[in-house]
Amino acid sequence: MNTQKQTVKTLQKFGVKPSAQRIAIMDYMTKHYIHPTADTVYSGLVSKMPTLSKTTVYNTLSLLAQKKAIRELHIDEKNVRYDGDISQHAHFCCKKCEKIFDMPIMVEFKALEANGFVITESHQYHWGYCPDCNKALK
Amino acid sequence: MNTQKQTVKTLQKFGVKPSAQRIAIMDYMTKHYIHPTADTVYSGLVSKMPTLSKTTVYNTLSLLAQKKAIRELHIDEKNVRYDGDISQHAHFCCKKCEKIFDMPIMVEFKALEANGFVITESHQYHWGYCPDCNKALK
DNA sequence: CTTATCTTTGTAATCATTACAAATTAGTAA
DNA sequence: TTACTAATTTGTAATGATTACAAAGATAAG
Repeated sequence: MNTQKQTVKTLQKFGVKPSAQRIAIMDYMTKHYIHPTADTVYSGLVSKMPTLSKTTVYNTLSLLAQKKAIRELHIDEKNVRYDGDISQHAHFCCKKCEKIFDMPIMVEFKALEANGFVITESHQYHWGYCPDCNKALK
Repeated sequence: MNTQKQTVKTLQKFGVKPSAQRIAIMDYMTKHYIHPTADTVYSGLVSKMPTLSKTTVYNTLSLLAQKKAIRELHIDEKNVRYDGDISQHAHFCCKKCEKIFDMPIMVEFKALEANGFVITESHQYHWGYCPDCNKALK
């Protein structure tokens, strides 16, 4: 459904000049809502694109996040993770299995511009135990 | 006002056995609400406690966070930061000057225990431009 | 005092991420 | 096409925060 052409359009919409690598990476991100690390993205693409460099993956994910085509998550203390789903939602990280789950936003964000702060991005992170791990703990 | 004895009591309240190093570090955290990194804490203490090891600072901050005597912040992508103020509040990181500010939480978090998730900790992070940097940008 | 346990220390690794310069690709104009 | 310029990609080598680990030191109980 997400043809290459649509991905090109998406990139352009966010002000990112398309290239084979950028298309592949953006495409991966919109098809894998798994909050992958740069390394995971690289592993998922390198077989189809053998010349792909890890540096390019790092740079491109960073660029896409800066252009707000994807989101950069800091819920995992070990690695930066990226989310191709840019709709408003919170994240949950299980302290046992370390899986990351999407969560509804419970708190509405309101810019505090009155105080002179300009908020361009807000994240809500939760930690705890996911249903499976919680069950296993009992 | 925060005597050594009070710090000992605080540590005990959170289930942390007091020691000279732990008291010094906890004391520092309750007196410096500056969201310091482990390195900053080390630098702030080593002159008064010359044998202090950086490893101890890392381990102790981690322990204190695990026991919920302090909070571990992941709003700064480069370093883990710690907050001695454990009252409910959000954080803001200026993308220009990289200073970290406290922010009010706008709504209470509610655990999603109904779905089987057990939330033990929630953080709300904002990024953008602080009043000073915002003014300077214009 | 002795033994067992807990804590601290210092050094050496780890490893995700970044810096950098060379190589490649794309874009443009003649 | 060709030549020139700019943007992108690549691979390797650093960076630097954090952790692993084992030895040394402190503490508590008997």
